[in-house]
Amino acid sequence: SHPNALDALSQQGLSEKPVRQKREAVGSGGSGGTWEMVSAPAYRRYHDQGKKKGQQQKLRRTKSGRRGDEINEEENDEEVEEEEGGISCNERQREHPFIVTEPGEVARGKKNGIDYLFHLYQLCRDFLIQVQNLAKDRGEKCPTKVTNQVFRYAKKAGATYINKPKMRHYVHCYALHCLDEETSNALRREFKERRENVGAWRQACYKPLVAIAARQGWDVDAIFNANPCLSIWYVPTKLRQLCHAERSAAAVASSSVSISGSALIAGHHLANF
Amino acid sequence: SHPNALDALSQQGLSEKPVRQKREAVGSGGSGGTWEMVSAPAYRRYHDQGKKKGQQQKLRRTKSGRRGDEINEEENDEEVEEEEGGISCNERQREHPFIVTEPGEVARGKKNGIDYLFHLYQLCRDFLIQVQNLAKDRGEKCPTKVTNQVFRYAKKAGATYINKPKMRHYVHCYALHCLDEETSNALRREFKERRENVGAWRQACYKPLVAIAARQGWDVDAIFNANPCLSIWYVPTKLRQLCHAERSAAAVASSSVSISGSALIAGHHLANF
DNA sequence: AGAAGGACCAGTGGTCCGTA
DNA sequence: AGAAGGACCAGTGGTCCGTA
Repeated sequence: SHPNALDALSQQGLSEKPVRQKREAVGSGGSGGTWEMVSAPAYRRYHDQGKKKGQQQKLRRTKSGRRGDEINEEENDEEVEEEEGGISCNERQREHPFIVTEPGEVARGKKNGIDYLFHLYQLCRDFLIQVQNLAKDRGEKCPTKVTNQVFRYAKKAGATYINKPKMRHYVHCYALHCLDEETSNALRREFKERRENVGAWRQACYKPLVAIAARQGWDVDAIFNANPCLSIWYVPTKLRQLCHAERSAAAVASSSVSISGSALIAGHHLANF
Repeated sequence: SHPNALDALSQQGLSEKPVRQKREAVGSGGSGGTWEMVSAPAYRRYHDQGKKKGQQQKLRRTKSGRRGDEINEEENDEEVEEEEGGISCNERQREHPFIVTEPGEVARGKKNGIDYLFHLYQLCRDFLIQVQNLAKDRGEKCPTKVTNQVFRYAKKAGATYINKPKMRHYVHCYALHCLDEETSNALRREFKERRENVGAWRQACYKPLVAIAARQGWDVDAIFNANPCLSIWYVPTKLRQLCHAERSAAAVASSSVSISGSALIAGHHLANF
């Protein structure tokens, strides 16, 4: 009941393998390092099985490639669009929507699970590291966070399923996973059982995070920075705001306690968040 | 021969006092904490001598004030433009140009000295700290560097003599001052004696910095970050490039040494920078 | 209805170049 | 000529909203 934590790389049309990832056994449930060769839908695969074809990294690139100094510069070798299976696809399909899965569970049907979501954050970290190494080699300034540059790099490297709005949208869910995996797992199980949608689960992830922040002096930035997987992500605005609001409420409450002697208000604030 | 290190706050038209600075005895030569009440040209002073007038911080503001949430929000009290001395001035005068002064020396005539220049970096640090405190209070994201926001804040606080192009222009000079004051002082004396202009002195500041970087593994970013006064400034592009170029040259040279056994090439590179 | 992501936008880092 | 700084510009962080 707890196999390798897998999900479909749901790119329907084509599913490139994330390339040149230094695997690390971080994150979701089971044994690390298996996402690349995952149950990819059999439609079509990027054909570098040979593993050494030229650069081992023949990558797809968006034709728009504006500022293409990132990957390798041979802008010419367009090895795109040979029919092979059925469904030809230049028209990029969207990723399958996420559903709330419990740890280790593979999403059925045209869905993606939460382990896969969290895996994407690991991929971004790997891409960031590559961008950092490039920058260091070239003596350029070196990003410490997942910036636009990193997203651009990821896209050029073929990871078209990574994009900024998505990653930013779920950062705090990943944060909970990094900071308190127990709680994160419990929440997933609970919301799966209740058959809640992803949006509801996502919303619910804020509360335990605020509680963690409360315990650690309300400094979300410090909390993020202290965790190597999290430190590369910007603290989401909404999480920051929630922590601020709750801290203020707590301050008011505790001062009214110390003035009036009544603990009721404080209790109210803490309970009703 | 080594009095308090002073310079004219050279705003000809009006010279506001930098306000609410937590003085710290950092930086240039003599006793800290004297810049505010400095030999300000007697033309006109901002009249809050009373020290407690309302907020103790009635500040001039550029009329353009676009996004005015920074200082205090009473956008209305325009206490500008009453004639008093002679030279009325809405037309902002430029700052007097810098000349190369030795440590502790006050610039004569319509000039500013290098101690004053370095003092401006301290002021920026103070403004940054204020902006940071504001951000923390409000639960907003907190800048770690002197950003546009800080320059805007400084301007609104009346420090019209602080501006981004100027501060960025001389960052590496300040860096040398912070990292090796001995060398910095010696360079100033040398260039003063040679009657070089500021531009020449500024150029000359790069070389000893690159030498410092060489000694410390070429990581300029780490060097900046390790110094509390420097860590708030972006590493100047040109300094980064010089370090990179020199590191590459050194690498080539040393490898050619280890291959050919000749130390001449290495000697050449190091000497000719 | 719920969700993925292209694309927009205000404000950034960086510095050029018209100005004094 | 040498220098100060207004103002511009490419690319950023942030996220909305037209799309599927």
